[in-house]
Amino acid sequence: MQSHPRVRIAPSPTGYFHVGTGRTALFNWLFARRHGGTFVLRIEDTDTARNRPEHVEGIMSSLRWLGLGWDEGPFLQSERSALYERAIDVLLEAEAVYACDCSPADIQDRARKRGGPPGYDGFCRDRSLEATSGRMLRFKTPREGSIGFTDLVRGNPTFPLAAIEDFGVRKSNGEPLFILANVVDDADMSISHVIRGDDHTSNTPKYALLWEALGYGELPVFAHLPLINNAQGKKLSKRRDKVAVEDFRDEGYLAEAMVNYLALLGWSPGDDREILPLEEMISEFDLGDVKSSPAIFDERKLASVNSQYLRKMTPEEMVERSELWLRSRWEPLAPLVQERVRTLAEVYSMVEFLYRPEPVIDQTEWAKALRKNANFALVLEAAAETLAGAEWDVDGIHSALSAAGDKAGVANLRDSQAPVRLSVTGRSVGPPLMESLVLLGRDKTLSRIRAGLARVQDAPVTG
RNA sequence: GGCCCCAUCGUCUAGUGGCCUAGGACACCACCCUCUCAAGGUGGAGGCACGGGUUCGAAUCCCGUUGGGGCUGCCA
Repeated sequence: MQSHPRVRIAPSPTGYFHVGTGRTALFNWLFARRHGGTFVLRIEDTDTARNRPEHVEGIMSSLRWLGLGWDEGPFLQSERSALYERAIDVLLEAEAVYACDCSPADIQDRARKRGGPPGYDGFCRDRSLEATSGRMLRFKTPREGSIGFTDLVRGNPTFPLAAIEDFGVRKSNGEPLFILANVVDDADMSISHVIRGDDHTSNTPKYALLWEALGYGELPVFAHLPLINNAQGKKLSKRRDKVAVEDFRDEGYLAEAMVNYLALLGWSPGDDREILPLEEMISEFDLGDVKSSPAIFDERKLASVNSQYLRKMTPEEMVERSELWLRSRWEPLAPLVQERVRTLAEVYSMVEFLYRPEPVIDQTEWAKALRKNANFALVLEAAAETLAGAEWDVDGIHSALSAAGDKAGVANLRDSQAPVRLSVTGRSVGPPLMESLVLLGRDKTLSRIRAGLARVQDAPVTG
């Protein structure tokens, strides 16, 4: 191993920071620290249709929260297109790639007709199409032979080339595809060890092919980390599972506990120690000790680790850390709250809904609102629907609520707000609703609205 | 379908041919401590997926089976 390895974390800005990405970042960071290496942050935002610049800030803040500082970057792939274009020229020149004008539908049709496996069949490989805009570029994968690479955790896998189709390297709109930008950047940034999730193992032969075609010389060393799965054994997904590290932060987990727990997923110091100070992790971390079988994310264990960190604090630290957290929860609402209170004691009732798992419903106000508003349930129903698809900011929620009011036949926004406010905060008064909901989050808002709905249906007020 | 990978208590793991009657942690159960609850202590239940080899000896090595996962996108 060279003396000063260079590693990178290369997330794509998708709107949240996946715990799996966090674990990958941690292992990269640990490896770099252990060996006096350099940890590079690179944002893989080549898909302009999908990525948003503001999400880059989210990635950085999660990384900072975890304490995983980077030495270089962030480098944005969206700002490095010249590099990829140059690489494309090299590939074109060497005739390692060719233009293709097949639509996804064409490819699918042909696959179905020949009854074979899905995927690209090399239709344009020998058509010598000109590489004009509007045509994607594919790599001419050798039809026979095999290709392998060094992998510190999985041994040295070898892949038969025949199973690898002619994969795309550039989109028809001229944007580079992930695999191309990934390889070019790793070479440009002199990455020596590619430490990433196991979901990339199958991409690595393509990586190696491109690397070679571009004449980059010796391949980096790889380390494909076992995936982190949910309780069903499937890869953690945003839809089904809680996967965003910012969610754990918001729920009161400590960064150091999170890091400690994540380190234990796929790695262990080789004995029975589980609560490990960062320094010990750094001095003992070894990619060779990383397991190759996937792990299941167990929040109960995380909570247990967290509680151990909590108990170890001095009372002063405990107060300090709790206050920081308590404060961060309602801070964004502060300007709105201060206009509505006469004493500090009143602050509590204004923000309490943010801290409770479920709101405490003010019975009197609830009954009153129900009596006054014949469309109470209709509003809730409509709101649950429109809010589910709303952009989660003040404007988005505002229009969703208006739309809900229209649907429920309620004339003005104020009347359609009451049922929602009562269901979500339990009270009829409080800080402005949109801002409150933004802070509470979509999931909790929706589940509280549904609970409110159930409440109306269970006990309708008669008079 | 094709290619690749994985397989120790429910979960995270220790184990790299004899130290294994398989160790620890979370969760679970019981008891102790105790003004409640935690914490702590003690004990308990619970695992090498299966079948063949190799070997004096296999959780550990090999093969097969089964099960699971990943990839197979003009996403990353």
